[in-house]
Amino acid sequence: MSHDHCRNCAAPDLAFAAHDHAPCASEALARAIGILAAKGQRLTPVRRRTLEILLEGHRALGAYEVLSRLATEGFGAQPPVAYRALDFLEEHGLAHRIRRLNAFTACMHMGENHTAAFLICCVCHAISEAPAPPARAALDSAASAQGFTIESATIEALGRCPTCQNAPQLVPNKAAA
Amino acid sequence: MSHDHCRNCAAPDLAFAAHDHAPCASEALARAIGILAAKGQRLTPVRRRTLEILLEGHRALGAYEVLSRLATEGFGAQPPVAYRALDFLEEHGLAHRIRRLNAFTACMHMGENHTAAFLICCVCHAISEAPAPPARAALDSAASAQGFTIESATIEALGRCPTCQNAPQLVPNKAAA
DNA sequence: TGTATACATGTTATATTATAACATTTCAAG
DNA sequence: CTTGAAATGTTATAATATAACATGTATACA
Ligand SMILES: [Zn+2]
Ligand SMILES: [Zn+2]
Ligand SMILES: [Zn+2]
Ligand SMILES: [Zn+2]
Repeated sequence: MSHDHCRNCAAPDLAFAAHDHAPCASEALARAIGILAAKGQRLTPVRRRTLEILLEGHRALGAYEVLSRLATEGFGAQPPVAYRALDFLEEHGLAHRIRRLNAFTACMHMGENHTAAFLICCVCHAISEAPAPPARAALDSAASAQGFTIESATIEALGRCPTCQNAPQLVPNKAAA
Repeated sequence: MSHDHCRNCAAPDLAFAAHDHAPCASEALARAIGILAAKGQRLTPVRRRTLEILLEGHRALGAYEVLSRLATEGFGAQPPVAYRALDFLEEHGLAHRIRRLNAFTACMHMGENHTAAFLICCVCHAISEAPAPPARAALDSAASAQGFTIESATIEALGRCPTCQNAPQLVPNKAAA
């Protein structure tokens, strides 16, 4: 199955472009279901709902933000409920942890087994998962020059997305669909 | 003044090679003094001692680890004492925050105004500050393809350093000089 | 179908990391 | 000196994350 059956995915990444995000989310959920089924892993109600919550927008959510959503929907209200679901999603490549934000975001390239590179807008807080292979290759090369073997890489950039280039300054947390 | 008057600095980075680390530390301290003087900033006793503590080895220390060292030496014993000193050092390019570890490490290229890339050994916890420009350039290129402007980048790799390539597995925290 | 087993969820409690707010001291200018 | 800015110290609390254990649920297979 091609990744491109969702027209929104034709562009390299349009997290920063206004678009109908529903297809992004529903396609990602379908892919997640397939990926987990193939691995014999279960997408239980908490896990599924957690993924849906992350898929609501091109942004990152803190574990406690996810937790409070889950809690109001009848799931457990204690931190491990959210952390376990988030850790599971990350472990299976369906979500990523954003270290700069102590937060989590849905993966936009599920099933592609990749190093992720994130562009995080410090004004509107939108997040884009950018093509990481070139940066990862450069990092691998720097590492092997020192005899170092990379097992996992964190690549995150903070800056301004196209629509916030001229924004005056930082703004409190706000969703970006 | 050349960065190479310390023979340890001739190699691109030898955090992972056994070496006499004293010159690394004393040269770095001297450079820090010069850099701050040039900016009219003060290297007060807490700040200086904090930097010296970070310079003791090629590794990262948590804020509370630094704090307990400071406290036993007669400085304040409350978190802001350590965080303020660490934030100051980072702000002036003398230290870096390692996001993967929630920890701090002395900068190995002070005064060079750089994006840093870190190689973090998950076995012995040694940290090397690798040449980041190629990876940073790749990231800049991915960003500009989306109209995104990078203000700061985090590049960190977890893996195995040369001497831990065949180590059986993870090991508790241990200093690496 | 039953039951054993692994997996998943829920809860309590606590650990770890980080900052807000304010009082006090120290420093450098004028 | 005086004075304002910077630095330090303290109390208190916020935000993030995990350990440990009790309970429930879904499979596998006898
Ligand atoms: Zn979208
Ligand atoms: Zn991804
Ligand atoms: Zn050294
Ligand atoms: Zn550096």
